[in-house]
Amino acid sequence: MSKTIYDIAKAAGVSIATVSRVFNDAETVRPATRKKVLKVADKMGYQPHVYAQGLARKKKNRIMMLIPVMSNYFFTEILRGIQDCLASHNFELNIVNINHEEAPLSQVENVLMKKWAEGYLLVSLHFSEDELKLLKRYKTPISLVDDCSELFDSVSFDNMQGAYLATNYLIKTGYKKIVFLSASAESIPIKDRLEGYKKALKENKISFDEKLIITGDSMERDGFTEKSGYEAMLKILQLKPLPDACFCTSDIKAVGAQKAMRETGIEIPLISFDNLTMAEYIGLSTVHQPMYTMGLNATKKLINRIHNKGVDPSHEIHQHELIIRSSSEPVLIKNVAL
Amino acid sequence: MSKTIYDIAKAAGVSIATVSRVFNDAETVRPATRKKVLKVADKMGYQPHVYAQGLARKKKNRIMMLIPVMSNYFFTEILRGIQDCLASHNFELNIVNINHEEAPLSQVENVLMKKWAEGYLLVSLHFSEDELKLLKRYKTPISLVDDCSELFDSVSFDNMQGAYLATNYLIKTGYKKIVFLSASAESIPIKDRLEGYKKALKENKISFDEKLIITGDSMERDGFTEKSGYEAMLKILQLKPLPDACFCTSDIKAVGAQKAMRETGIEIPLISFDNLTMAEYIGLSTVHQPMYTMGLNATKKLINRIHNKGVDPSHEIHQHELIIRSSSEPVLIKNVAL
DNA sequence: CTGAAAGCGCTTACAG
DNA sequence: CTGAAAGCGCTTACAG
Repeated sequence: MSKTIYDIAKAAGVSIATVSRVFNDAETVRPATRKKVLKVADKMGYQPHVYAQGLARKKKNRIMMLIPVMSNYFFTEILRGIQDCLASHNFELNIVNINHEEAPLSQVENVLMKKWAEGYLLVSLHFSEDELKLLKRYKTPISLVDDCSELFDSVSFDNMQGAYLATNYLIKTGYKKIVFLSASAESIPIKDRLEGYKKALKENKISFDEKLIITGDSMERDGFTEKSGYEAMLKILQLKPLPDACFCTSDIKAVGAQKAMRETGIEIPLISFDNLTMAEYIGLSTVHQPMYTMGLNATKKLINRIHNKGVDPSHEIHQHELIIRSSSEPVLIKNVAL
Repeated sequence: MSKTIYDIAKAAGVSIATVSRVFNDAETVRPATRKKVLKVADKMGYQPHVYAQGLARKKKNRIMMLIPVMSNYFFTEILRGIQDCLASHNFELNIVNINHEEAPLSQVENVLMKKWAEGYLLVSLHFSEDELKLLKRYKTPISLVDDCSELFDSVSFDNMQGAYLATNYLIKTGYKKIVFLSASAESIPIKDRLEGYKKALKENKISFDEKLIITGDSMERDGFTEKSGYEAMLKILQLKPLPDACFCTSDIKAVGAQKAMRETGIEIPLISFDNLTMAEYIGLSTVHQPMYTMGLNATKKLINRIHNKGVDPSHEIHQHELIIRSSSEPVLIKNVAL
């Protein structure tokens, strides 16, 4: 059916080695020979078989991105960063989806085992050190994006710091009773953000109140959904006395939370987390995460490691930036504005 | 380094053919032999090399999804559908990103040429019939998602009908001067939706007015961005006389448009297109697109074709469903509600 | 600058 | 039920 290197070699009157050299433009092939081969190959519509290539040389010029659906909302930005980095190197990208609900670790192991790629980008996959140690056994280059460990190159956020910033801002604005609109308590980012929230309270001598940690009932995607935010805010607005303000653990949850406020007609100032593109348009005060840069830098690290396996893992932790828009304004002002 | 079938064969005291059979559990291997091989393989951490497998058998049990970044907002839903379908079949999925800005056709051709997969899902890639004919030459199973052609299996929406529904609803509600908040005029979905808009006008004996087609200046992602929607609505609200209502060509654009309305304090009823999850939470009246079902059904068709290449292409065109929420309510009522 | 040949790690008729 | 061997389509020392 489809042409092989033998067909081209025969048609061009050279050996298969020469055809191979033309396509890998590695060693020097005489310009005339090269031209002839290229012409024939083009006419016959020849394209090297990637599987055969991968088997014969022992590299595949391919990196793989493993990502849980959960982090979909970051996806584009991270992907843009990765692709911009890859564009200048000779690598192709494959994306594999990790189902967050069923044993993500073994799914990752399954991918690594198959040796599809020369390097792997693990995005928003939060494994314990013990689990990561298991992955280390595959002795393959891995870069962590949105997660951090001593064991691998990583580019992450300081979730704790981000939550601290937001909470502290609310306190400094004058609010005392600040509710923490949470997601799954098992989620690593949630744990870190809760830390930051507590730290801000402590620094400002406000005692921590367990009852101000509120979660929605929906736990799909670890609770990082509009629905879960909506449910949680409904609960919050029934609290007596009403909290002064809300730190909401994601923009997407804030979208749900805002619906709850609109429906009940009760509003409290809110700061959320992520700064999705849309946040600007719905006036969300939020903690910015530089997804694009993270994707870019993690890929750089990965490619470095592919070319130079020996070096120690390096880490990059981005500090968050607080972006204040209308959602955190005092309710009084909001009402006047309307 | 890593174990091959030879290592396992030697350690288990069998031939490589037997090991291969155990892993493909095709022909009957004696249970005792199988058990022995499996035990050894497990202990040695053996995993077949996918490239070698792909080369040796002539199939790869792999399908590939080609998608432009542009359609990011549909991504999760479509992907869910695809994965739910794939789960029951023995196929793996790869995702390849098509850069919408630079010669998408040749990017697709590059992928097809490499014969990475047994079938390809082309999502939201709108090629002309002539271009598709070029793809036909690769003689490989292809399913079109969110696009339609006689040449390939396809699952698409009736964009025309959707726009008609929305526009007609606005007219029946009593609005006459309805603005069409557009995106890139080159975009196929935009062309179809404009058709539907015109059809509704015509049926209701309202003359079409070129000046009511408004586009933002940002043309990134063909203008399907919050920013572009914001810019367009700003222009719309300066129109004299002010239009009665707006048909907005996407939810994400509507997010931007709503910001413009909030900022200027001028509001007009609006219906958009897509029904992203978030639409429910920001009260968007919109035309629902069943992304999940489309992903699922397109994948089914693709797998059918892989197993049975001869059959004629089949097509599925989903009708849209209009979902009415608050954004299309008369402004008077909205103001009262506040 | 170019060719012959071995090898990459598997699968699969063909025998037995 | 199992093995020997050819073949999948390429790359890459090794010669020349």
